Amino acid sequence: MSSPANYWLLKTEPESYGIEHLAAEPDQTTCWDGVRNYQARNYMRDTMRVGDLALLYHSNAKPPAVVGVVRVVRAAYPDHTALDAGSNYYDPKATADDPRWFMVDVRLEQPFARPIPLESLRGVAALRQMELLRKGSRLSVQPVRKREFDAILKLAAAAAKDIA
DNA sequence: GCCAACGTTGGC
DNA sequence: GCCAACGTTGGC
Repeated sequence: MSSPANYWLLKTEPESYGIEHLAAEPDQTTCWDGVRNYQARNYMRDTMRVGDLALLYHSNAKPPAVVGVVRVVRAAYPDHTALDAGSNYYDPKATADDPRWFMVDVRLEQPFARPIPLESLRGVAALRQMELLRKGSRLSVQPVRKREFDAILKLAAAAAKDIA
């Protein structure tokens, strides 16, 4: 059996690209382009593996919330938007030989029936150390502990039950 | 819109 | 290598 998967959290602004966009993609799969922070890039490039699961988080949303789970379906490869002068993510220092920025492909695994607002994550014992809840946390690609991932799935399942 | 926190840049 | 200035993130 292969070693256990890693868990992550991916941030996105729903106005530019949210879970609704991902759900509408062919095979509900997209390349996670536009990451322009070195620490986030390193996580994607060096540690993220095919099969890993990630919480999908909507920042700058009302309310900010975890909205679902995605699965990594392709390991890191060069982010071509860095080479595209017409792209918002263009980086003049990136070249084909030295791509500088990387992306992975993710597929929608599980949209939550009800988003789990940031507010309702605070105070959950299992999430006390969670990076997302740290003051000033800005990383758009964050590692998540298994117990944190599980705790949030549990909250999502409970919220879904409330609707049913 | 405010502003705290953070990352990057560039002069020295 | 230091650090001030600046730009960005993102909750509120």
